[in-house]
Amino acid sequence: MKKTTISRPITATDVAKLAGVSQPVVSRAFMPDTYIAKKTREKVLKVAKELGYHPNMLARSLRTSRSNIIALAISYLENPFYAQVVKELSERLRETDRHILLFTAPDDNQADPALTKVLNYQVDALIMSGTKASRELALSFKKAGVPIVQINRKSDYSGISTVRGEDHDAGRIIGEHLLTGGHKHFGFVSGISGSSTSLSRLEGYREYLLSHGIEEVQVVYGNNTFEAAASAVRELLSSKTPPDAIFCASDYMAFAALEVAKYEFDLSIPNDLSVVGFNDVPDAILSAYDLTTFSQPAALMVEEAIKLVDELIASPKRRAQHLVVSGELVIRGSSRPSIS
Amino acid sequence: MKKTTISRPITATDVAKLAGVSQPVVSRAFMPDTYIAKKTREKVLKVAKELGYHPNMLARSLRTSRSNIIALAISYLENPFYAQVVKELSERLRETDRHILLFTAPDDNQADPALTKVLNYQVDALIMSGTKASRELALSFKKAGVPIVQINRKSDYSGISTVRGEDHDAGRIIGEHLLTGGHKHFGFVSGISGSSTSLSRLEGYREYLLSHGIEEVQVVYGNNTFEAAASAVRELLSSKTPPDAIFCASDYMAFAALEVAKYEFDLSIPNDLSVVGFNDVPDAILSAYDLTTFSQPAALMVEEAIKLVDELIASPKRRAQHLVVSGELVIRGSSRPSIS
DNA sequence: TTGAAGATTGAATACGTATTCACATGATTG
DNA sequence: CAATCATGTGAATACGTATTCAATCTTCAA
Repeated sequence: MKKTTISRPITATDVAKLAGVSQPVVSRAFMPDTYIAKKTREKVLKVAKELGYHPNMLARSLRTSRSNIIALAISYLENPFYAQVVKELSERLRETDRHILLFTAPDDNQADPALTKVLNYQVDALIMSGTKASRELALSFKKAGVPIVQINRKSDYSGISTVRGEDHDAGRIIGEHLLTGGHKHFGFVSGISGSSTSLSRLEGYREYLLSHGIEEVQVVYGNNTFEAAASAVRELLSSKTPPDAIFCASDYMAFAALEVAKYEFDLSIPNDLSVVGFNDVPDAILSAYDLTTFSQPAALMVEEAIKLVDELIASPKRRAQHLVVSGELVIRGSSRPSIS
Repeated sequence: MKKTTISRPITATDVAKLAGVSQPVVSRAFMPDTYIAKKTREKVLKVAKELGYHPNMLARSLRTSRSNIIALAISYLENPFYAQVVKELSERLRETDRHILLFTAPDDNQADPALTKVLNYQVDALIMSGTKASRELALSFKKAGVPIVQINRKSDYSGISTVRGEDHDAGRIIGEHLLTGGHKHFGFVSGISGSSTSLSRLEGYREYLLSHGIEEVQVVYGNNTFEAAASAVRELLSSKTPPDAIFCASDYMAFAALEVAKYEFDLSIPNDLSVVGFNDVPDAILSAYDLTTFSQPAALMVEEAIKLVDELIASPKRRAQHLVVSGELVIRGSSRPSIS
């Protein structure tokens, strides 16, 4: 039987000894742009490879106070949009050899209290998506000089940069699409109460409709979960004057709306009811849904967020920036076409 | 205009000075089960709170060679089953104040080459789901004494523990369900070629059918992506003798199958074609899919995986274990009921 | 041939913590 | 009351690296 011997990890000193140099030289062999003879570096790297040595990141981080770790706080992972954000972020960061320390948050307002401790990991930045920083968190990060970037959420505090879709405009555009489709009664399925994206979208939607004589928009809360959205839509459709047009703040909730409308209320889509979503997740194109939705490219938002993070890491004194990534309305079969 | 002063982080020595004790005492105040007077601990913690001090995890990890970080390598994040695995894992680990260092892998066989470097982060363990460890990875982790646990994948190498569903049995059960439903021609949509779960499921399926006189199962590869699965199903349904029963190795691919069958081939489900999936993801119950599927509880698998990880961290010499989490066939409307 | 500048290296040190060890204090026992 | 013991504390040190800084070695122009 083979014994599993757990060997002490190889250190730079081990490599140095075998290569006949000093430990600092080994260190330099692994750092770019540093004084070391080409010959020496090759020799060191060769020995390092033989021994299976890789620099201990913890020690390196302790010394440089830079960890190459980005904290990511995310919620609604069951929502494909956020799953995509995680995936894109991970892949993009890998290109620069950085990694994600993951924190899941229950919802928008409940950013994991454990996040306060994240600074102890010397993370280079914090990216949040689907959730927002608390005042306390914002302050402690500002104090530590570690940037926070929120994706798809507005910021309540100064010093936090954001990358968002054009929520307000999108709400307006969707209002226009639905109004010109000849609808009379309008509903809105919001995410969790207080979600900044939902609020902006509702604002644009409402303003447009109001300026065209529609005073009432029935608002319910789907909390970005399937179950809650389904029950919110049930409520909408059971009201005295049920809407014939529903705008849902996310595709995920729109799927729930379609499910309830079609199979519980026996409504014909889009004849009896138009449903519009938000995000244009991959599933939205499926024939089962065929969902009209406002596209919001996760990949692009992630890319911008990383650029922002890099700038802020490079010059921490720069003030917070707010980027808006534009999208477009993708009209499919779940909404009545405009009457032209 | 307020200046943003980036203050040097508070260290244990700062706290010690202000509390009138030595640095080690501060350290002890934050460690349980250690010699320190109750009175002293309280005083130190009070001062620490005032200063906003939290122990530097990197320094701690360097000293203790334990990081409280678990590496997670995952693929197919767009598949809700794996998204759920991530979420559950994150939440469970938080209970013991541990966090996830995230690595995304393209697919089963392409475990991120960057994973080799993960040992440099002194992670306490590596959990893999939807992807497998390469030989090299397995060896280096064994050498370092860091456990690897694979969720939903068989292991090719010794020393790697696994938590899996009862894939072989499930394949058999699904074969039985479809055969007693009166089907004649059988198809199978596999994940990526070489996926151990797909192979086991196919084996059980095939064995059962063979023992009941069915010799041919048409196998195609959906690679666990929606697009590839759709095109694989197109291939199946265009063959000379198209199957009237298709077993897909994941719900996600089964959704693609339904989409193609219903909207491209105009098939009536389940009259013309039965489709069975695997996992019982939340969406499977939706009326649009109403998918018959083998349930595989992600939460339970994650729980077992964490137990395994904890055992292996506690006694690293213990040999690899292999757990099987049982599931059950959930019969819904996408498959013909058995003829009794 | 001689400096002087530049290239390359190693010794020493700091990052912030946990832990060993020796010591001091008071409590407990005979 | 002396001897033991458990408890509590601080000085010193190690974890593995990156970075001064001074020292050595090359190179090349004058």
